[in-house]
Amino acid sequence: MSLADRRLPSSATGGDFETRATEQHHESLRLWLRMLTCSSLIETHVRQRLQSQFNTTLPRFDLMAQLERSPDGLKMGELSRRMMVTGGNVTGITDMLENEGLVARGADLRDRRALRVKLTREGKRQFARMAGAHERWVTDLFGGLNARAKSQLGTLLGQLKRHIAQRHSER
Amino acid sequence: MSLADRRLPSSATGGDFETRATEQHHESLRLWLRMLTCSSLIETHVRQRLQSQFNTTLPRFDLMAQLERSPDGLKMGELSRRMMVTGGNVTGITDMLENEGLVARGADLRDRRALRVKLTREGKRQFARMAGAHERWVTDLFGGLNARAKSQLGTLLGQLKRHIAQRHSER
DNA sequence: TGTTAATGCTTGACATATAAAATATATAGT
DNA sequence: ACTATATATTTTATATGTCAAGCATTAACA
Repeated sequence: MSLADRRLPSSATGGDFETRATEQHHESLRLWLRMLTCSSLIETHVRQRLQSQFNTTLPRFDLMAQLERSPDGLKMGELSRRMMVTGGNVTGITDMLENEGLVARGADLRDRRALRVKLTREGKRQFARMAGAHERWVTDLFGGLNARAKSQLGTLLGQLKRHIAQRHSER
Repeated sequence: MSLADRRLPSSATGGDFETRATEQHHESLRLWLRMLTCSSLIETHVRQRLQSQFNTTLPRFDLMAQLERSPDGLKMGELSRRMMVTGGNVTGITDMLENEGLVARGADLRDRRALRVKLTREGKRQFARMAGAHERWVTDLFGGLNARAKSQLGTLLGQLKRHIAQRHSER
């Protein structure tokens, strides 16, 4: 969360990154703030429910979600890349999940520097329970868009993502 | 940052009826992940530049941006609401900016419980330098979308935002 | 082979986040 | 006025996040 340029005039309602802007000049900025608001709202919503209903957090859920798709486990670095966070962070989250018995670190046979992290049986059980609820929450939050709108939004975000990824990697 | 459910079958590209039903079912999830990726990329990009070029951070920039628009200052609670973070967090960021002489806490004349935080002269100077650069970064990142695409995206995100805000506030 | 560089992970210092408890002040209802 | 409750902020404990430094291992290559 967190962000951005508030040089745009604000609506007095508060709780919003965005505002009615007047100048054409600021269009990209306005778009960005609007997207950030949406992301933040969804993230907060999901995090609160993970906490209240499953007593867990978004990063833990995220890490487990990555592992769930990889029966052979993932290396720490892979987790880091997929979760888009730094390695040191993954170490900490993995430590906790390991203490709780939800994941396990194992040796990588090919590379003795590396570790493979896997979901334990208990971890799989717990994740399965959470995943269904999570999907319902998200589906509900996107319920304000009809099929066509969702499709359009997907296309536009895809376009944006490609451009940003390229732009970002350039430096 | 952080993320979510990657249970989407890679085989979802298939085209029969049931697969399409599943796709439909997962569409919101996919949309969410794509949006989150975009937000994360932009956020990372901006944060790195704030760090390397201005030796500051996104939350500090964000707080200053809020104040810049409010010459009379803002109460801590207002900052908290606008930045969409908890009060304790605002206390910490304000402490640092205050130590650096960029903002100042003052009494609120009407309510002795409250404080009004303002940008100092030096804070204003520093923010002005950053704001221009920030806008160029964002404009550049959104450069992959033409005017029509940007307008569409803005509309769709606006629709989404309204629905989510309502949904979210319901509980 | 032996040196050098690259890679994978952990650690440590610190900034940013939440939630919940503590403190101080305001406001409403009686 | 008196009490109860609500509001504004800080404090505390804990979880996430970054970056940079360090150790171990692997890969490249003279």
